[in-house]
Amino acid sequence: MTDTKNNLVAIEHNPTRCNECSVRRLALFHGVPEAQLNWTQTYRKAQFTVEARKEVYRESEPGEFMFTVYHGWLAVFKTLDNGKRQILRIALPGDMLGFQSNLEAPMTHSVISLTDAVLCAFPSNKIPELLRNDMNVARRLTELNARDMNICQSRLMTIGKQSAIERIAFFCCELFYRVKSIYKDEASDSIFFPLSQEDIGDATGLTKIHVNRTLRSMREQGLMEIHAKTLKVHDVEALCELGNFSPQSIQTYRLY
Amino acid sequence: MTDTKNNLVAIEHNPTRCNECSVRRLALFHGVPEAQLNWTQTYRKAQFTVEARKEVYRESEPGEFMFTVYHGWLAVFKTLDNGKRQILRIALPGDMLGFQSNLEAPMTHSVISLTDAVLCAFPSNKIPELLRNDMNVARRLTELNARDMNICQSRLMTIGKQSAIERIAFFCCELFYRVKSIYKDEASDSIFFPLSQEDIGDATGLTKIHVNRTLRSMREQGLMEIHAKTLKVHDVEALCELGNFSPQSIQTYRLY
DNA sequence: CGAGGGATTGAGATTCATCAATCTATGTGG
DNA sequence: CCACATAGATTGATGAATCTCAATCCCTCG
Repeated sequence: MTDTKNNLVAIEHNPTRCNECSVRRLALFHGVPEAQLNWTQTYRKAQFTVEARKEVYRESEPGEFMFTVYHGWLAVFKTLDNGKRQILRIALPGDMLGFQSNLEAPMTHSVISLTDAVLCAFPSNKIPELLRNDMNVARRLTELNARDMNICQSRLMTIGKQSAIERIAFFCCELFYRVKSIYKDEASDSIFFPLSQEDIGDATGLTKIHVNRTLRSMREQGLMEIHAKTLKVHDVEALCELGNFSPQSIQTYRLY
Repeated sequence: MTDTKNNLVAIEHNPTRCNECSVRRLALFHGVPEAQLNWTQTYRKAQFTVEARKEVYRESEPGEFMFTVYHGWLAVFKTLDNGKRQILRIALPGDMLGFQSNLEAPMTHSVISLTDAVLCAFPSNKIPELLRNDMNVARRLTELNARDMNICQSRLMTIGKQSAIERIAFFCCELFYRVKSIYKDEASDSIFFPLSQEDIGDATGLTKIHVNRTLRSMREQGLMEIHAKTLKVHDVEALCELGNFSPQSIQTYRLY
């Protein structure tokens, strides 16, 4: 099975079962009792692979699926008429894609993969039924959305009121802590970081040229550096301080 | 009953009953069957009045209440260490205040009233119980959040990638359509608009001086004008086009 | 009628965008 | 294994958008 644009390729042989999913604690089925998982899994139509830098879906297309990220990095963005792109968030393992206020309306945003990725796909038209029939999933969806809302509001703050270096500090802190929390790797000062300078600009509301100059300045100040798809943070405290970032803002919490 | 800062004053005499609430179709109890309303209303601790330009609650304080706006305009914002303020959203009748990812953590944002306002208050520590016990309320909360997320993402786009005039156009379109949808007043080209130019700047990531100049330009172009707390839109289509605003983005939709 | 907060305007500084060119790393085909 | 192609990174020069500082004006309200 393949989607129309041939970017999503279904894994036919042994897709990951929900009850042995390594990112379940982060994802939509966190909180679903083990005994229920076989049932909730029936809502998953397929597990797809997608290569790096491919479109997953596009703004204003009808929304066929809601996805959970099983593996990889993706960028969620909107495009203006003049071609400018604003990255709304970076999706990492456990994150949802394709959920929106009106599930029947065209998508309000686009998604591309930043790395090779694996996505679990749930048909959008089955989501209401799933949420009605499993309160744990409905609650978890609300929890994930509340977390994303928190991040989105912080990003509004950073883009609205902070300087270039502060915005980049905030953005890199967010990803640094999110990646560390996913991979439970508290020790290292480096993370894999597949974004180009242009991507960083699209996320922070800056041009790639200005991102380049700002990154150089941050490197020279001994704050952090990005090289060979690796983000190395030399002074985490200073970076958080500069970007006005607080690590607890990226957590999800039990709501009810 | 009065809160510690004396800004919120409880209405002792005949507070509005949920079953006769004129904004219920917009608010948290939309979708709750009539027969249930007396029960859900028990979660409302009080109905408060607050004068214009008073603080309702402040970032980093413990969150005592979640509120529903019954009447009035309020501004939800974050403050940076340097004193800069970013307005995250304007709350209008039917909107929620004080819901966040971690209900037990300190508030992640502040709220002030822009006009005299009336708020229905639900103790934060009772929210989990309310959501567990009434699926309609839990669903509605998710719907309202999904709508707010949609708006927040659009605002991220506008602040990240649009010019001053485009941002102001977007912001005013959003409020223009939201107010019209609340008051079901499709005909008039004017709405009540209590924000100062500084408020508009804090919402759009601009200084009040630049807002002033941009508003003058918009007035001269015959797009819109703000005067005496009134926003008059002369060319709605052009304004939406300029701001990249689509009216359906402010709607809530039944999720499940 | 006076006080005070917002609105308005001007002048100059700063940040960031734009345009243009070069450099570097990586992968590809011969 | 090398020449080449390509995408991203880097740097420079210039200009535009927006900010900052400062002064004045104009409502509104007591």
